[in-house]
Amino acid sequence: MELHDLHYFVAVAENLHFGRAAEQLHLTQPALSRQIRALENELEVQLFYRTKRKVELTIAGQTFLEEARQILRHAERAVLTTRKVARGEMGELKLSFTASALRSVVPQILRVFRDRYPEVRLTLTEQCTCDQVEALLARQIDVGFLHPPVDETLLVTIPLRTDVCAIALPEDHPLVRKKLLNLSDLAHEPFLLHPRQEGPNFYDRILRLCQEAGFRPNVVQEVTANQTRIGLVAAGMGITFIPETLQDIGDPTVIYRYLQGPAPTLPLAIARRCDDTSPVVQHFCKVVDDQLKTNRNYAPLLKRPDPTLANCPIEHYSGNRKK
Amino acid sequence: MELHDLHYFVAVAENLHFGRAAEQLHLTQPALSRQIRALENELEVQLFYRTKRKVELTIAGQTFLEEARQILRHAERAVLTTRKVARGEMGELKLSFTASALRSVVPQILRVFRDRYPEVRLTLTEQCTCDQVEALLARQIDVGFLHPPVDETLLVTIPLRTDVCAIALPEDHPLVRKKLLNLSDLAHEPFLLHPRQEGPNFYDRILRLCQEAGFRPNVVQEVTANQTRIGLVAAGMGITFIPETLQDIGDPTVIYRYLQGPAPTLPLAIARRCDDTSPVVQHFCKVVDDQLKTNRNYAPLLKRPDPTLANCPIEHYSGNRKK
DNA sequence: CGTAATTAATGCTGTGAGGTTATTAATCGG
DNA sequence: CCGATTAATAACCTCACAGCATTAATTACG
Repeated sequence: MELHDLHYFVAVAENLHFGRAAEQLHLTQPALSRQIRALENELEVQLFYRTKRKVELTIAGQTFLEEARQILRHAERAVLTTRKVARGEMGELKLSFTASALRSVVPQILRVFRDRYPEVRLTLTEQCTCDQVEALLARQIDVGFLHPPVDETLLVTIPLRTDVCAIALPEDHPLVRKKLLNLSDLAHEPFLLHPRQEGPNFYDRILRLCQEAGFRPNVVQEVTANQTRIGLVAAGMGITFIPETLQDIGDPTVIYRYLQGPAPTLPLAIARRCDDTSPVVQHFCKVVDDQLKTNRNYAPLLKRPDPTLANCPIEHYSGNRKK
Repeated sequence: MELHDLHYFVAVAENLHFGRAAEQLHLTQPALSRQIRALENELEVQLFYRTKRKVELTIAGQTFLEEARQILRHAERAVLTTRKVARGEMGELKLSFTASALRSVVPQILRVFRDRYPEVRLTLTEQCTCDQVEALLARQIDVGFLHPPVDETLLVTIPLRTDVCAIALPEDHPLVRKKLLNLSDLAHEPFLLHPRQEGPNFYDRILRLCQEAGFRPNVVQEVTANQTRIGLVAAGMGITFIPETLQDIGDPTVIYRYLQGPAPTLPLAIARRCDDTSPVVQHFCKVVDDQLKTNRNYAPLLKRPDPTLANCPIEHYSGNRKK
């Protein structure tokens, strides 16, 4: 049994007339008669009652008609789907982003991508840089918004933008009176930092800058969430660095001051496997690139949660951390 | 694209090795290579990455593999289903029965049939004889349990059994003291009869018997449901005829007395279209025939509702009645 | 009732899709 | 660098299936 047999059968079943069906199929009537006969022999089932003048479907023929139509539809659909997948217009894209990426460029990019490729199913995960690298290598995700540099020959990164960080101070802190701070001003302050294991680049950058300013920072606590760190600053537990983009979240009593001279920066990039041939990933990178060209500074700060993102379930991935 | 192409593709995709796949398919490797290439050309999609040493599925290939498997499974299933339908082991059987048939032979027959042909979906309807004849002709049902004779050349009936009817009397009725009644005893009694339009055979039989006994019965009310008529008898509204099979339903204060001499009888038969070729209907008639031979008197009276029937939705058909 | 029209089945013939065998080319392991 | 492995290519072959001509049966109609 082949698909063309099903086509033939459906044509005869719909016309109940071998001649007209044959015409429809661009075929001669004897050929069609013989094919249908052969099909019946193969199935060991009589599909038609035929007299010399009339053709009728048997009960089994009616059932087979339904099935044949379904199979043919399924086959057509399969071809179209496969073509779309090959063109990257359909499929799946698993991506991760850091908390701060989610607050800056991610929503705008996702909006454009979903608009351009509505049949690509997106799976979104919030993950720190290190976990993203692991997940990329383990093929658990395809693209990551993370903070470079990433030292992995199997991955490539494309830089997007760089955020400068400011110092977050409680409103009653004496340093608030200065407009611009020197890093040495902070020598004796208690520091709240993002955990080193989640972002060693950023952490080490700060340590290096402090060392150059002649002191070793007193890290009283390591806290992941920016919002929580801001809260602790407001509570007077210490000071911290917050990227520009995130200053509008958190506590209104916290005051931000910039550093004179070199400051900790938080570069943002997308990363993917360099051997990844997925057309979906390529399209995604293209969208990112387009956005990069269109909007030099990238999406403006978002003053409130983006409604587009409301529909994207954000899974809080708890994979294995770097030891 | 044909089904054998899908078979070939699945074999290659599962082995990721043209040689082994070809062996599995009882085919030589060059033939397979060319077929897969042709399939890719037809789909306009690359399904495999191949080097001289290695074969890998592309993303599109992975999707197509899933689809191909589904289509092949669907095709196999379709063949099996069609064969079963042709053999009458699968399909649909729409049948109707009168209320009194439901209380006698129907449950036992259905139990045997469902046991023997579990994949035949049964549709059950309670309908009076006239409606069943209409429904049979209109192809709304395939088989009916009804009360013959049926005068329709397009239908055939097979008699099953004949119930004798007894007179139902309220317990305080003077005739209760007689063990056997003569029809003439009832000359001045108020009669409750089953509506003529729903069963003219039975109705006319009673009228004829009364006429022969020298009177014309005083029909005070026509009531369909046997149970309701028994209830009205208990309430002293009149007397009625009830088939033996149904005496155990209804009111315990109602007393039954048989007639001396000819009494109204209620013959039961199955009816079907005489041109009906459905193997399912043939099997059903065979089951009925077997039961008829096994059990001369047919299923014994059922003292309580049959649990088998609990699962069969009984639709109360309200088709057009005979005018 | 006989004849023409309709329509499915049958016999014969030819062709191309798809099979085979032999060979080549590229890659990998030792 | 050589032999083993494996996919692609070339050349040839054959059978499934198409077409054409014809037959057989049924229906419609004068």
